[in-house]
Amino acid sequence: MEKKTEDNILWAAEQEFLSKGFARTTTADIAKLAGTNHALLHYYYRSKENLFIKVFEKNIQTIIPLFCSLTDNNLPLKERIQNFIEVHFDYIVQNPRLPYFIINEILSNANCVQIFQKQFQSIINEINAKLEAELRQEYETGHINNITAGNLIYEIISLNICAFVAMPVATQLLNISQEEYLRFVQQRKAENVVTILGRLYKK
Amino acid sequence: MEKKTEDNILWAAEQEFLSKGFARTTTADIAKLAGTNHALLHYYYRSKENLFIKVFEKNIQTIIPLFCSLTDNNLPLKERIQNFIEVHFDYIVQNPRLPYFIINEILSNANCVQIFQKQFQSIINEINAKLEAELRQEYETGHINNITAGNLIYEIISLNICAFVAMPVATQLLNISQEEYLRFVQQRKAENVVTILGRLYKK
DNA sequence: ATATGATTTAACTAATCGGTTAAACAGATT
DNA sequence: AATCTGTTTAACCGATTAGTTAAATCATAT
Repeated sequence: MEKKTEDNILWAAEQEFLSKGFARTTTADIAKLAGTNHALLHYYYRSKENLFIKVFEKNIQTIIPLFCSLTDNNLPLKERIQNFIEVHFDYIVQNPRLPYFIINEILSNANCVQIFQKQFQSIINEINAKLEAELRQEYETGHINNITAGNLIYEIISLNICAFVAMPVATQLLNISQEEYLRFVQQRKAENVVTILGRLYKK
Repeated sequence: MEKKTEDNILWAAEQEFLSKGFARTTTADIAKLAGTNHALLHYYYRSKENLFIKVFEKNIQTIIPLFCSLTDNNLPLKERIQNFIEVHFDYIVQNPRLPYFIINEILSNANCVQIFQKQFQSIINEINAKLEAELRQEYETGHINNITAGNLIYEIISLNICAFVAMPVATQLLNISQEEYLRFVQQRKAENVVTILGRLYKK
Protein backbone atom coordinates (compact mmCIF):
# COMPACT_ATOMS: atom_id res chain seq x y z
CA MET A 1 0.00 0.00 0.00
CA GLU A 2 2.60 2.50 1.02
CA LYS A 3 4.72 2.60 -2.11
CA LYS A 4 3.77 6.23 -2.46
CA THR A 5 7.24 7.76 -2.36
CA GLU A 6 8.68 5.08 -4.62
CA ASP A 7 5.88 5.59 -7.12
CA ASN A 8 6.18 9.35 -6.88
CA ILE A 9 9.84 9.12 -7.80
CA LEU A 10 9.10 6.98 -10.85
CA TRP A 11 6.33 9.34 -11.89
CA ALA A 12 8.55 12.39 -11.40
CA ALA A 13 11.38 10.72 -13.29
CA GLU A 14 9.06 10.10 -16.24
CA GLN A 15 8.01 13.76 -16.29
CA GLU A 16 11.57 15.00 -16.12
CA PHE A 17 13.14 12.53 -18.53
CA LEU A 18 10.40 12.98 -21.12
CA SER A 19 10.60 16.74 -21.05
CA LYS A 20 14.34 17.26 -20.65
CA GLY A 21 15.99 14.00 -21.65
CA PHE A 22 18.47 11.98 -19.65
CA ALA A 23 21.46 14.33 -19.87
CA ARG A 24 19.70 17.49 -18.76
CA THR A 25 17.75 15.87 -15.93
CA THR A 26 19.32 15.72 -12.46
CA THR A 27 18.43 13.30 -9.70
CA ALA A 28 17.83 16.29 -7.43
CA ASP A 29 15.26 17.66 -9.89
CA ILE A 30 13.43 14.35 -9.92
CA ALA A 31 13.45 14.10 -6.13
CA LYS A 32 12.23 17.66 -5.78
CA LEU A 33 9.35 17.05 -8.18
CA ALA A 34 8.53 13.85 -6.27
CA GLY A 35 8.51 15.89 -3.05
CA THR A 36 11.39 14.06 -1.43
CA ASN A 37 15.16 13.80 -1.03
CA HIS A 38 17.43 12.70 -3.84
CA ALA A 39 18.95 10.03 -1.65
CA LEU A 40 15.60 8.25 -1.79
CA LEU A 41 15.96 7.98 -5.51
CA HIS A 42 19.14 5.96 -5.04
CA TYR A 43 17.63 4.01 -2.19
CA TYR A 44 14.74 2.81 -4.33
CA TYR A 45 16.31 2.68 -7.78
CA ARG A 46 20.06 2.38 -7.16
CA SER A 47 21.06 4.78 -9.92
CA LYS A 48 19.83 7.48 -12.27
CA GLU A 49 20.60 5.17 -15.20
CA ASN A 50 18.51 2.38 -13.68
CA LEU A 51 15.58 4.70 -13.10
CA PHE A 52 15.87 6.03 -16.63
CA ILE A 53 15.87 2.52 -18.10
CA LYS A 54 12.61 1.79 -16.27
CA VAL A 55 11.02 4.91 -17.72
CA PHE A 56 12.36 4.23 -21.19
CA GLU A 57 11.26 0.57 -21.21
CA LYS A 58 7.80 1.46 -19.95
CA ASN A 59 7.29 4.00 -22.71
CA ILE A 60 8.70 1.74 -25.41
CA GLN A 61 6.34 -1.04 -24.39
CA THR A 62 3.25 1.11 -24.78
CA ILE A 63 4.06 1.49 -28.47
CA ILE A 64 4.30 -2.20 -29.33
CA PRO A 65 0.57 -3.02 -29.30
CA LEU A 66 -0.02 -0.30 -31.85
CA PHE A 67 2.13 -2.10 -34.38
CA CYS A 68 0.46 -5.45 -33.90
CA SER A 69 -2.73 -4.11 -35.44
CA LEU A 70 -0.86 -3.82 -38.73
CA THR A 71 -1.07 -7.56 -39.27
CA ASP A 72 -3.22 -8.92 -36.48
CA ASN A 73 -6.74 -7.76 -37.12
CA ASN A 74 -8.99 -9.09 -39.83
CA LEU A 75 -9.62 -5.95 -41.83
CA PRO A 76 -8.72 -5.85 -45.52
CA LEU A 77 -5.22 -4.51 -46.22
CA LYS A 78 -6.33 -1.04 -47.22
CA GLU A 79 -8.54 -0.47 -44.17
CA ARG A 80 -5.94 -2.06 -41.90
CA ILE A 81 -3.24 0.32 -43.05
CA GLN A 82 -5.54 3.31 -42.77
CA ASN A 83 -6.51 2.17 -39.29
CA PHE A 84 -2.86 1.82 -38.30
CA ILE A 85 -1.97 5.27 -39.58
CA GLU A 86 -4.85 6.82 -37.67
CA VAL A 87 -4.29 4.89 -34.43
CA HIS A 88 -0.58 5.59 -34.53
CA PHE A 89 -1.24 9.25 -35.26
CA ASP A 90 -3.76 9.57 -32.43
CA TYR A 91 -1.31 7.96 -30.05
CA ILE A 92 1.31 10.57 -30.87
CA VAL A 93 -1.26 13.32 -30.40
CA GLN A 94 -1.76 11.96 -26.89
CA ASN A 95 1.99 11.57 -26.32
CA PRO A 96 3.56 14.36 -28.34
CA ARG A 97 6.88 14.28 -26.50
CA LEU A 98 7.47 10.58 -26.98
CA PRO A 99 8.86 10.56 -30.54
CA TYR A 100 11.46 13.20 -29.80
CA PHE A 101 12.31 11.51 -26.51
CA ILE A 102 12.91 8.12 -28.13
CA ILE A 103 14.93 9.55 -31.01
CA ASN A 104 16.95 11.71 -28.68
CA GLU A 105 17.87 8.95 -26.27
CA ILE A 106 18.59 6.38 -28.95
CA LEU A 107 20.94 8.89 -30.57
CA SER A 108 22.80 9.53 -27.34
CA ASN A 109 22.64 6.32 -25.31
CA ALA A 110 23.81 2.96 -26.55
CA ASN A 111 21.78 1.21 -23.84
CA CYS A 112 18.62 2.65 -25.32
CA VAL A 113 19.45 1.20 -28.71
CA GLN A 114 19.75 -2.24 -27.12
CA ILE A 115 16.52 -1.88 -25.16
CA PHE A 116 14.76 -0.65 -28.25
CA GLN A 117 16.04 -3.59 -30.28
CA LYS A 118 15.35 -6.11 -27.54
CA GLN A 119 11.76 -4.96 -27.18
CA PHE A 120 11.07 -4.36 -30.84
CA GLN A 121 13.28 -6.66 -32.88
CA SER A 122 11.23 -9.86 -32.80
CA ILE A 123 7.85 -8.20 -33.09
CA ILE A 124 8.94 -5.94 -35.93
CA ASN A 125 10.55 -8.86 -37.76
CA GLU A 126 7.35 -10.86 -37.45
CA ILE A 127 5.18 -7.98 -38.63
CA ASN A 128 7.65 -7.16 -41.38
CA ALA A 129 7.66 -10.74 -42.71
CA LYS A 130 3.88 -11.04 -42.64
CA LEU A 131 3.31 -7.67 -44.25
CA GLU A 132 6.08 -8.21 -46.79
CA ALA A 133 4.45 -11.44 -47.99
CA GLU A 134 1.05 -9.79 -48.16
CA LEU A 135 2.37 -6.75 -50.04
CA ARG A 136 4.25 -8.94 -52.49
CA GLN A 137 1.18 -10.99 -53.24
CA GLU A 138 -0.96 -7.88 -53.68
CA TYR A 139 1.68 -6.44 -55.98
CA GLU A 140 1.94 -9.58 -58.07
CA THR A 141 -1.81 -9.69 -58.52
CA GLY A 142 -1.71 -6.07 -59.66
CA HIS A 143 -3.62 -4.55 -56.77
CA ILE A 144 -0.93 -2.25 -55.38
CA ASN A 145 2.30 -0.56 -56.38
CA ASN A 146 5.59 -2.19 -55.47
CA ILE A 147 6.86 -1.29 -52.00
CA THR A 148 8.70 -3.11 -49.25
CA ALA A 149 7.09 -3.49 -45.85
CA GLY A 150 10.05 -1.75 -44.25
CA ASN A 151 9.67 1.29 -46.45
CA LEU A 152 5.94 1.41 -45.92
CA ILE A 153 6.21 1.26 -42.15
CA TYR A 154 9.03 3.75 -42.21
CA GLU A 155 7.05 6.22 -44.29
CA ILE A 156 3.99 5.97 -42.08
CA ILE A 157 5.98 6.57 -38.93
CA SER A 158 7.97 9.40 -40.47
CA LEU A 159 4.92 11.20 -41.77
CA ASN A 160 3.17 10.78 -38.46
CA ILE A 161 5.95 11.92 -36.16
CA CYS A 162 7.62 14.69 -38.12
CA ALA A 163 4.83 17.14 -37.43
CA PHE A 164 5.35 16.72 -33.71
CA VAL A 165 9.11 16.65 -33.60
CA ALA A 166 9.46 19.80 -35.67
CA MET A 167 6.32 21.44 -34.29
CA PRO A 168 7.96 23.42 -31.48
CA VAL A 169 10.35 24.90 -34.01
CA ALA A 170 7.63 25.80 -36.47
CA THR A 171 5.30 27.31 -33.88
CA GLN A 172 8.15 29.45 -32.62
CA LEU A 173 8.85 30.68 -36.12
CA LEU A 174 5.43 31.18 -37.63
CA ASN A 175 3.01 32.52 -35.06
CA ILE A 176 0.60 29.61 -35.00
CA SER A 177 -2.31 29.77 -32.57
CA GLN A 178 -3.69 26.84 -30.60
CA GLU A 179 -6.71 26.55 -32.89
CA GLU A 180 -4.60 26.66 -36.02
CA TYR A 181 -2.37 24.02 -34.50
CA LEU A 182 -5.26 21.66 -33.75
CA ARG A 183 -6.69 22.19 -37.22
CA PHE A 184 -3.28 21.56 -38.71
CA VAL A 185 -2.89 18.34 -36.72
CA GLN A 186 -6.21 16.91 -37.92
CA GLN A 187 -5.45 18.00 -41.44
CA ARG A 188 -2.12 16.19 -41.33
CA LYS A 189 -3.73 13.00 -40.08
CA ALA A 190 -6.08 12.87 -43.05
CA GLU A 191 -3.31 13.85 -45.43
CA ASN A 192 -0.99 11.15 -44.19
CA VAL A 193 -3.66 8.57 -44.95
CA VAL A 194 -4.12 9.96 -48.45
CA THR A 195 -0.38 10.09 -49.03
CA ILE A 196 0.27 6.52 -47.95
CA LEU A 197 -2.74 5.01 -49.67
CA GLY A 198 -1.94 7.06 -52.76
CA ARG A 199 1.53 5.59 -52.72
CA LEU A 200 0.13 2.05 -52.46
CA TYR A 201 -2.85 2.06 -54.79
CA LYS A 202 -2.73 2.85 -58.46
CA LYS A 203 -4.77 5.89 -59.28
CA MET B 1 47.65 34.45 -40.85
CA GLU B 2 48.20 32.75 -37.55
CA LYS B 3 44.62 32.38 -36.38
CA LYS B 4 45.12 28.65 -36.67
CA THR B 5 44.40 27.67 -33.08
CA GLU B 6 41.45 30.03 -32.84
CA ASP B 7 40.01 28.63 -36.07
CA ASN B 8 40.73 25.07 -35.00
CA ILE B 9 38.71 25.61 -31.83
CA LEU B 10 35.74 26.94 -33.78
CA TRP B 11 35.97 24.05 -36.19
CA ALA B 12 36.26 21.50 -33.39
CA ALA B 13 33.37 23.13 -31.54
CA GLU B 14 31.21 22.78 -34.64
CA GLN B 15 32.05 19.08 -34.93
CA GLU B 16 31.35 18.41 -31.27
CA PHE B 17 28.22 20.51 -30.92
CA LEU B 18 26.67 19.15 -34.12
CA SER B 19 27.29 15.55 -33.17
CA LYS B 20 26.61 15.67 -29.44
CA GLY B 21 24.66 18.86 -28.82
CA PHE B 22 25.46 21.57 -26.30
CA ALA B 23 24.75 19.67 -23.08
CA ARG B 24 26.83 16.60 -23.84
CA THR B 25 29.80 18.50 -25.22
CA THR B 26 32.58 19.60 -22.86
CA THR B 27 35.05 22.39 -23.45
CA ALA B 28 37.84 19.90 -22.82
CA ASP B 29 36.54 17.67 -25.64
CA ILE B 30 36.50 20.61 -28.02
CA ALA B 31 40.01 21.66 -27.02
CA LYS B 32 41.30 18.12 -27.39
CA LEU B 33 39.81 17.80 -30.88
CA ALA B 34 41.31 21.17 -31.77
CA GLY B 35 44.67 19.89 -30.54
CA THR B 36 45.03 22.36 -27.73
CA ASN B 37 44.19 23.21 -24.12
CA HIS B 38 40.70 24.01 -22.92
CA ALA B 39 41.92 27.27 -21.40
CA LEU B 40 42.49 28.49 -24.96
CA LEU B 41 38.82 28.07 -25.66
CA HIS B 42 38.01 30.54 -22.93
CA TYR B 43 40.84 32.82 -23.95
CA TYR B 44 39.51 33.15 -27.49
CA TYR B 45 35.78 32.76 -27.00
CA ARG B 46 35.18 33.69 -23.35
CA SER B 47 32.65 30.92 -22.66
CA LYS B 48 31.25 27.66 -23.92
CA GLU B 49 27.91 29.40 -24.46
CA ASN B 50 29.52 32.11 -26.56
CA LEU B 51 31.31 29.58 -28.71
CA PHE B 52 28.14 27.60 -29.13
CA ILE B 53 26.19 30.68 -30.21
CA LYS B 54 28.80 31.32 -32.92
CA VAL B 55 28.42 27.76 -34.20
CA PHE B 56 24.63 27.89 -34.03
CA GLU B 57 24.38 31.25 -35.80
CA LYS B 58 26.76 30.17 -38.53
CA ASN B 59 24.73 27.06 -39.25
CA ILE B 60 21.42 28.88 -39.13
CA GLN B 61 22.68 31.43 -41.62
CA THR B 62 23.59 28.82 -44.20
CA ILE B 63 19.95 27.80 -44.41
CA ILE B 64 18.50 31.21 -45.16
CA PRO B 65 19.58 31.46 -48.83
CA LEU B 66 17.78 28.19 -49.53
CA PHE B 67 14.46 29.72 -48.60
CA CYS B 68 14.92 32.82 -50.71
CA SER B 69 14.69 30.71 -53.86
CA LEU B 70 11.06 30.04 -52.96
CA THR B 71 10.03 33.52 -54.07
CA ASP B 72 13.12 35.10 -55.59
CA ASN B 73 13.81 33.32 -58.83
CA ASN B 74 11.76 33.71 -61.99
CA LEU B 75 10.57 30.14 -62.49
CA PRO B 76 6.83 29.42 -62.65
CA LEU B 77 5.31 28.47 -59.28
CA LYS B 78 5.26 24.73 -59.89
CA GLU B 79 8.87 24.51 -60.99
CA ARG B 80 9.95 26.92 -58.27
CA ILE B 81 8.40 24.77 -55.54
CA GLN B 82 9.84 21.60 -57.01
CA ASN B 83 13.22 23.28 -57.18
CA PHE B 84 12.96 24.37 -53.56
CA ILE B 85 12.03 20.89 -52.37
CA GLU B 86 14.97 19.37 -54.22
CA VAL B 87 17.51 22.00 -53.20
CA HIS B 88 16.37 21.83 -49.58
CA PHE B 89 16.46 18.06 -49.66
CA ASP B 90 19.95 17.98 -51.17
CA TYR B 91 21.16 20.40 -48.55
CA ILE B 92 19.97 18.09 -45.79
CA VAL B 93 21.64 15.14 -47.50
CA GLN B 94 24.88 17.12 -47.28
CA ASN B 95 24.17 18.17 -43.67
CA PRO B 96 22.21 15.27 -42.20
CA ARG B 97 22.90 16.23 -38.59
CA LEU B 98 21.70 19.81 -38.94
CA PRO B 99 17.92 19.29 -38.60
CA TYR B 100 18.23 17.28 -35.43
CA PHE B 101 20.81 19.72 -34.08
CA ILE B 102 18.59 22.75 -34.64
CA ILE B 103 15.47 21.07 -33.24
CA ASN B 104 17.37 19.74 -30.26
CA GLU B 105 18.94 23.05 -29.28
CA ILE B 106 15.80 25.09 -29.87
CA LEU B 107 13.93 22.69 -27.61
CA SER B 108 16.50 22.98 -24.84
CA ASN B 109 17.96 26.48 -25.06
CA ALA B 110 15.89 29.66 -24.98
CA ASN B 111 18.78 31.61 -26.50
CA CYS B 112 18.60 29.45 -29.59
CA VAL B 113 14.94 30.27 -30.04
CA GLN B 114 15.80 33.97 -30.02
CA ILE B 115 18.69 33.54 -32.44
CA PHE B 116 16.52 31.45 -34.69
CA GLN B 117 13.77 34.04 -34.65
CA LYS B 118 16.16 36.96 -35.06
CA GLN B 119 17.79 35.39 -38.12
CA PHE B 120 14.65 33.96 -39.66
CA GLN B 121 11.70 36.11 -38.62
CA SER B 122 11.93 38.90 -41.18
CA ILE B 123 12.98 36.72 -44.10
CA ILE B 124 10.31 34.11 -43.41
CA ASN B 125 7.65 36.78 -43.01
CA GLU B 126 8.64 38.31 -46.31
CA ILE B 127 8.65 34.98 -48.11
CA ASN B 128 5.43 33.97 -46.41
CA ALA B 129 3.63 37.14 -47.48
CA LYS B 130 4.82 36.88 -51.08
CA LEU B 131 3.99 33.21 -51.36
CA GLU B 132 0.67 33.62 -49.60
CA ALA B 133 -0.44 36.25 -52.11
CA GLU B 134 0.71 34.11 -55.01
CA LEU B 135 -0.99 30.97 -53.68
CA ARG B 136 -4.22 32.84 -53.05
CA GLN B 137 -4.28 34.21 -56.56
CA GLU B 138 -3.54 30.80 -58.07
CA TYR B 139 -6.28 29.30 -55.93
CA GLU B 140 -8.82 31.94 -56.91
CA THR B 141 -8.07 31.41 -60.59
CA GLY B 142 -8.61 27.69 -60.04
CA HIS B 143 -5.07 26.54 -60.73
CA ILE B 144 -4.27 25.02 -57.35
CA ASN B 145 -5.95 23.64 -54.26
CA ASN B 146 -6.38 25.89 -51.25
CA ILE B 147 -3.39 25.94 -48.91
CA THR B 148 -1.66 28.55 -46.80
CA ALA B 149 1.97 29.41 -47.44
CA GLY B 150 2.81 28.51 -43.85
CA ASN B 151 1.34 25.05 -44.20
CA LEU B 152 3.01 24.49 -47.52
CA ILE B 153 6.45 25.47 -46.24
CA TYR B 154 5.90 23.45 -43.10
CA GLU B 155 4.94 20.33 -45.02
CA ILE B 156 7.92 20.58 -47.33
CA ILE B 157 10.35 20.98 -44.46
CA SER B 158 8.72 18.21 -42.44
CA LEU B 159 8.72 15.74 -45.29
CA ASN B 160 12.32 16.57 -46.11
CA ILE B 161 13.78 16.38 -42.62
CA CYS B 162 11.82 13.53 -41.04
CA ALA B 163 13.73 10.88 -42.96
CA PHE B 164 16.99 12.17 -41.53
CA VAL B 165 15.90 12.82 -37.98
CA ALA B 166 14.32 9.40 -37.56
CA MET B 167 16.84 7.62 -39.77
CA PRO B 168 19.25 6.54 -37.03
CA VAL B 169 16.33 4.93 -35.20
CA ALA B 170 15.06 3.15 -38.27
CA THR B 171 18.45 1.88 -39.39
CA GLN B 172 19.06 0.50 -35.92
CA LEU B 173 15.77 -1.31 -36.00
CA LEU B 174 15.48 -2.63 -39.53
CA ASN B 175 18.85 -3.75 -40.82
CA ILE B 176 19.22 -1.28 -43.63
CA SER B 177 22.43 -1.36 -45.65
CA GLN B 178 24.27 1.68 -46.99
CA GLU B 179 23.03 1.01 -50.54
CA GLU B 180 19.45 0.58 -49.40
CA TYR B 181 19.77 3.77 -47.44
CA LEU B 182 21.04 5.77 -50.42
CA ARG B 183 18.32 4.32 -52.63
CA PHE B 184 15.74 5.15 -49.99
CA VAL B 185 16.99 8.73 -49.74
CA GLN B 186 16.71 9.35 -53.48
CA GLN B 187 13.31 7.67 -53.52
CA ARG B 188 12.11 9.97 -50.74
CA LYS B 189 13.29 13.06 -52.57
CA ALA B 190 11.22 12.20 -55.63
CA GLU B 191 8.29 11.16 -53.49
CA ASN B 192 8.31 14.39 -51.52
CA VAL B 193 8.05 16.33 -54.78
CA VAL B 194 5.13 14.16 -55.90
CA THR B 195 3.41 14.49 -52.52
CA ILE B 196 3.68 18.26 -52.35
CA LEU B 197 2.79 18.92 -55.98
CA GLY B 198 -0.06 16.40 -55.65
CA ARG B 199 -1.32 18.36 -52.69
CA LEU B 200 -1.20 21.61 -54.65
CA TYR B 201 -2.44 20.67 -58.09
CA LYS B 202 -5.82 19.17 -58.83
CA LYS B 203 -5.50 15.73 -60.29
C1' DA C 1 69.90 41.46 -28.29
C1' DT C 2 65.96 43.10 -26.11
C1' DA C 3 61.57 44.73 -25.21
C1' DT C 4 56.77 44.20 -26.34
C1' DG C 5 52.67 42.03 -27.25
C1' DA C 6 50.20 37.97 -28.43
C1' DT C 7 49.74 33.10 -27.58
C1' DT C 8 50.07 28.89 -24.86
C1' DT C 9 50.44 26.12 -20.79
C1' DA C 10 49.56 24.16 -16.23
C1' DA C 11 47.60 24.58 -12.05
C1' DC C 12 43.89 26.19 -9.71
C1' DT C 13 38.81 27.48 -8.09
C1' DA C 14 34.01 27.00 -7.49
C1' DA C 15 30.02 24.74 -8.51
C1' DT C 16 27.34 20.80 -9.80
C1' DC C 17 26.11 16.18 -9.87
C1' DG C 18 25.68 11.17 -8.99
C1' DG C 19 26.13 8.35 -5.42
C1' DT C 20 27.19 6.74 -0.33
C1' DT C 21 26.64 6.40 4.50
C1' DA C 22 25.34 6.56 9.06
C1' DA C 23 22.17 7.99 11.98
C1' DA C 24 17.26 9.15 12.97
C1' DC C 25 12.54 7.83 12.58
C1' DA C 26 8.12 5.18 12.21
C1' DG C 27 5.37 1.23 12.50
C1' DA C 28 4.47 -3.32 13.39
C1' DT C 29 5.56 -7.63 16.15
C1' DT C 30 6.72 -9.95 20.13
C1' DA D 1 8.38 -1.63 26.60
C1' DA D 2 11.81 -3.50 23.56
C1' DT D 3 13.12 -4.95 19.13
C1' DC D 4 13.25 -5.31 14.46
C1' DT D 5 12.41 -3.82 9.76
C1' DG D 6 11.74 -0.67 6.34
C1' DT D 7 11.92 4.37 5.33
C1' DT D 8 13.72 9.04 5.51
C1' DT D 9 17.06 12.60 6.33
C1' DA D 10 21.30 15.25 6.31
C1' DA D 11 25.87 15.38 5.65
C1' DC D 12 29.42 13.99 3.02
C1' DC D 13 32.58 12.09 -1.06
C1' DG D 14 34.67 11.84 -5.51
C1' DA D 15 34.41 13.02 -10.14
C1' DT D 16 33.51 16.19 -13.66
C1' DT D 17 33.05 20.60 -15.61
C1' DA D 18 33.17 25.63 -16.81
C1' DG D 19 35.94 29.17 -16.05
C1' DT D 20 40.31 31.84 -14.01
C1' DT D 21 44.94 33.14 -13.47
C1' DA D 22 49.64 33.78 -13.50
C1' DA D 23 53.60 32.36 -15.43
C1' DA D 24 56.03 30.70 -19.59
C1' DT D 25 56.82 30.88 -24.46
C1' DC D 26 56.94 32.67 -28.99
C1' DA D 27 57.07 36.11 -32.64
C1' DT D 28 58.16 40.49 -34.03
C1' DA D 29 59.61 45.13 -34.18
C1' DT D 30 63.09 48.28 -32.59
